Amino acid sequence: MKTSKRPRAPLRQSYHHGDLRAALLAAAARLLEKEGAEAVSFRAIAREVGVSQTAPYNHFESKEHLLATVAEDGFRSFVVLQRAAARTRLPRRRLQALGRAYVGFASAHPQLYRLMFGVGLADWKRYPSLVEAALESCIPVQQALADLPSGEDGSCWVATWAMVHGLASLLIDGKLGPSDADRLADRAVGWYAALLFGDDR
Amino acid sequence: MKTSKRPRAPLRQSYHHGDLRAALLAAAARLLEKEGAEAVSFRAIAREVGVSQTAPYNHFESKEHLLATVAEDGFRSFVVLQRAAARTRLPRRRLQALGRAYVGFASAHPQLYRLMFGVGLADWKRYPSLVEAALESCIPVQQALADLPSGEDGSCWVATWAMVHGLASLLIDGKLGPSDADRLADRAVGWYAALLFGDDR
DNA sequence: CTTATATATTGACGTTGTCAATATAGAAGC
DNA sequence: GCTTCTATATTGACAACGTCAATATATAAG
Repeated sequence: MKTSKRPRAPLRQSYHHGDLRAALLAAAARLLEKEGAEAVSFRAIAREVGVSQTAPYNHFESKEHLLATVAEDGFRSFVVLQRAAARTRLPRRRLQALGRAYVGFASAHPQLYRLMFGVGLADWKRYPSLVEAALESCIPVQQALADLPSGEDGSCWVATWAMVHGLASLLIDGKLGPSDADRLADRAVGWYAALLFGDDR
Repeated sequence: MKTSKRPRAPLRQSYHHGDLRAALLAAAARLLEKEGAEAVSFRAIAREVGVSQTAPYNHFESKEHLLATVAEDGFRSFVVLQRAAARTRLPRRRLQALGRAYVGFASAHPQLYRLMFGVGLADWKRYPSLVEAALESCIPVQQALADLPSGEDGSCWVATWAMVHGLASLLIDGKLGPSDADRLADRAVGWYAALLFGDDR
């Protein structure tokens, strides 16, 4: 019988390779961030781990499925950062902290961010756990906006998300100039936060 | 000689196409918008035009060069729309019109917009005419912001561009819900424009 | 031990971007 | 007219890609 310690574990994860599934995800994430999105091929991932080109098909039905899982893991670590930033006391600083955490995550993991928030996954709606993780990661910002003195409606949330997402995208896509990008971005976030509160500085 | 053989009847009468370069650009733009970015292959473009797979290499040194030219053409038609919107009299309405034209262009040509403002071109700086066209397309918004009563600095321009670009990206990448996307976007732009002017509604 | 099953490999197919060599058409020079 | 030159187009090939089918193997179950 199986060990009662593991409540689930209907699938033994240790076999030829040991834990190929986790190794594939780690290799994919590493390749994605280091070599760029174009270099992430199913075969390259398998090569990196040291298995044959079709071994991953025992764990992921397609390349997109693997990438969707990488993105899902990305959301899970992203939401941790967002929750940490949301613990800031003052509402204004809280929103600033959330924005900085958002842009900071994108700057730290540009390829992963693109995979999560871009069009890397053609039909990401086919992966429910990915959708769930993505929606969950939006909660802190939505909550912070709802806590504002002047309760805003949905358009405020959309505008805020658009502002931060656009800033992150422009930054990591190299559209904002070489050196002063971060400084400018920080000022833009601050300026926007000030706008939200109606006062300046 | 070859008359007896005739291995393969060419799809057109003359050996030389005439204006292959323009035909390739048109086919690429059509394929891009209709079939999606993933379906745009060098060979598919050639197939669409009716030439062999390597014929395009006489006009574009690589697939990326062709796509960069498509993007450049995109900027040239985009800037026309921006200039038209910039002719709006009242500064506030002018900024709104620019924002609507921006988001409208992205909604009308999502794949082209992604190619222009996203990471479709890995090293777009290698194509000077593309860079020039891209920079030129930013002038109307920058001008409109400079004409605001409260002259803002660079961070305001960045924040504005980020807001509009983020909105467009979220829209065309399907992150904003199915139906009410456009309405929400319009309200967000208006809300943002109101913020810029310090008055509401 | 035998069997069953989950996992991994080999080999193949059609696709892609791109290169090298070759063929053709139309213009320039005689 | 003919020849030659050059721009353009074609064929064929190569490695790499995603994915499928058939096969092998190592552990778990009986």
